[in-house]
Formats: sequence, structure tokens, C-alpha cells
Amino acid sequence: MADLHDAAHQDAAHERVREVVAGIPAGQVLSYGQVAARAGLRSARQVGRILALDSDDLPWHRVLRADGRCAPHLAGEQLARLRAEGVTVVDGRVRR
DNA sequence: AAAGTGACTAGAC
DNA sequence: CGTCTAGCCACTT
Repeated sequence: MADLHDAAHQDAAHERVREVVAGIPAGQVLSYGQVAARAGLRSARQVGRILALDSDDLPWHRVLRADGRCAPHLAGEQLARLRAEGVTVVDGRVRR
């Protein structure tokens, strides 16, 4: 039965990242690298990739770059959502 | 198999 | 502050 689930379930890493992102409280943000560390991954790029594929039910807007900036193509939506949660955004950058 | 790509990061200047 | 470089890793061409 393992082989059937294997493809559908993707990787354990994938699932851990989902858990970590789902656990970020409203009004708080984490960098891709922080999520990676919490999920036991080696590279921040993997987090971005996973979110790009499967962010549908997650608060993906709480994950941004290490410098407090968000990914270029997401900036508009992401910043709007963060501001709606009470996050301080100054000149397109999140204040922690 | 080799090169290109991207929701990244840290360091150098 | 800013830009550039190199390192990173899974995926695509």
C-alpha cells in the first residue's frame, strides 16, 4: 500500500513545511529560512518551491524574505494581507 | 548529462 | 541604503 500513497503524499518535508506555516500566528511573520529551519530542511528555496505548489490552505502571506521583503510577484497581495492582520509595513517592507 | 530557473540567503563593495 | 556574486537545491529543458 506504500506505493499508492507515495506519489500522492509527496515528501515528509513537504508536509512539515505545511505544518510550520500553518502554525504561524496571525500578525507574526517568518522568513523562508526560518521556516526551513523549523521544518528541518536545508535550504530556504525548498520552502518557496513547496509553497508555490501547495499554499492553497495555508497562511502563505506570513512567509517572506529574510530582509523583510516579499517575493516580487506576490508583493501586492501579500502586503495587503499582512497589513490587514495588523503587521507594520513600511515602504513595502515588513517591520518586525 | 549539462545548463537554466526560481515564493532564498549571506557576504562583499 | 543599494547592487553584485556565489552558494544553495529540486525541478525543467
